[in-house]
Amino acid sequence: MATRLTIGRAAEAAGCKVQTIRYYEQIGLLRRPPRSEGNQRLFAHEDVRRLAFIRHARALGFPLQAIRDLLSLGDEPDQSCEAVDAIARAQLGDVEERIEYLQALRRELKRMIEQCRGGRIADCRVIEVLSDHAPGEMFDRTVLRSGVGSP
Amino acid sequence: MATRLTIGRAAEAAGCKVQTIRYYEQIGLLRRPPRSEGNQRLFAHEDVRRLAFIRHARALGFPLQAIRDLLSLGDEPDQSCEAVDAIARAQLGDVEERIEYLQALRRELKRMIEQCRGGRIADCRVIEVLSDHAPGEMFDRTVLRSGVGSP
DNA sequence: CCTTGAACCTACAGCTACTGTAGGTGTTAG
DNA sequence: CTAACACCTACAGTAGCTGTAGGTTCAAGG
Repeated sequence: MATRLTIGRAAEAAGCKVQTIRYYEQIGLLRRPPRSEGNQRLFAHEDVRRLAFIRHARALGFPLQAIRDLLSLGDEPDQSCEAVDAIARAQLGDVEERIEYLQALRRELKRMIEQCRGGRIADCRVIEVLSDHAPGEMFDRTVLRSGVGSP
Repeated sequence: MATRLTIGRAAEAAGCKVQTIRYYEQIGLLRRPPRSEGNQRLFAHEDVRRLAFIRHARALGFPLQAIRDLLSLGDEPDQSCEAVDAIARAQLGDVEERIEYLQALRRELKRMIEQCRGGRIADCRVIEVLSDHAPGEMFDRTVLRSGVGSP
């Protein structure tokens, strides 16, 4: 028993890169696993589950800080799950805000593109709009910070 | 004539931070403006227009490389605006992809949150879903790279 | 003329969440 | 035994800025 995986296997199991695991360890999101005699990390099943949790949460767009909070809440199974819900709702709110922001961008971009009927750059509406059109308040906010994904 | 603005005024006029202007200069997006005797940058109206162009394009989510391309295209007013259009359409495509991705996230998050009916963390669906649910292929792609906005 | 405070200067560190590289060591199959 | 591959550390780089430290310059008031 007590099958332990090297970092490559763990990465495969959790669907992430080897370096990502080392990174999570470095920032304290994963514990430092025991090492083999030759100094190689050996991950227990529990570590891999934690890693998978992190990856799933990341895939849903949760920032690492939120995941940190979720993980520590997960360690207190008898507490109310109110705080967990709050984090998830915050994430949902964030996603919805980004969607609205991007939809506004899409409208603007479409309008701009549709107005361009080809021809010379001097007459191009795209360039013109970018040169002259003051973007509305809408675009001044920092709604869309960053995304998610594993390149 | 030839009113020239200090960096603070230019930033105000273009709606960005002073450091942002210096950054754009550093990466070669803005020319290095002439300096006063006391070594302070003096921006011409033309520089401010270029800066505003950049800010508008950023507000629409164009990455700096695309803006670089747009700017150099803008310097050739007799060329066809096909390339300009292509950049704008690429940006639109990118925005649309992000929207779809975020809408998928939203569905997942909503589902997860709705299933949670309060109670103890041990029974929390949110934690459970994150622990056990393997995210579909959909979330493995790098669709949403980064956003836009001026914090 | 002198001072004060704001605005400017350079250079560099920091943010998110990784990813990639260099240069070296461990492990395993043939 | 050796080749190939996985692993190790440490650090640099990505995008697009933002913030800080430590020092000048400038304009206005006394």
